[in-house]
Amino acid sequence: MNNSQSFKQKCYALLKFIPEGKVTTYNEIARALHSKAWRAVGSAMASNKQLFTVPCHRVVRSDGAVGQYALGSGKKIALLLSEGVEISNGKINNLEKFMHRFSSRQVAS
DNA sequence: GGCGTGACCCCAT
DNA sequence: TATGGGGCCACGC
Repeated sequence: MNNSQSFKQKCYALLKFIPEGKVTTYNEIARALHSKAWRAVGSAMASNKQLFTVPCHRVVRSDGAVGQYALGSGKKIALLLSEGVEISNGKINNLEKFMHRFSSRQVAS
């Protein structure tokens, strides 16, 4: 089993499933892993050095705010706008519209 | 082996 | 509608 992978390692795997123009929330990722470790998810992103391998910029807060980013929140917004995500005042419009939901198969138990 | 930190979330005021 | 406080988990030292 891939249980040998750390929690954050699983988070990176899930991020790769997010298509362009779509976003997800930290809470959604934690829920996909059947855990409440939203905190750990954020820590995992902060520890993520593979910005080009893991689209961590597609992860936003449940409130709709883009949240933080290794290169700065401003850079994160620019990337999302470039992918077609509508953002105003640093917050996503119609979060549910761009919200991406994970499937059971994508969830590594 | 234990404690503090953090790219958070939710509820109450 | 905006702001504050408390709580949760995994990881590093």
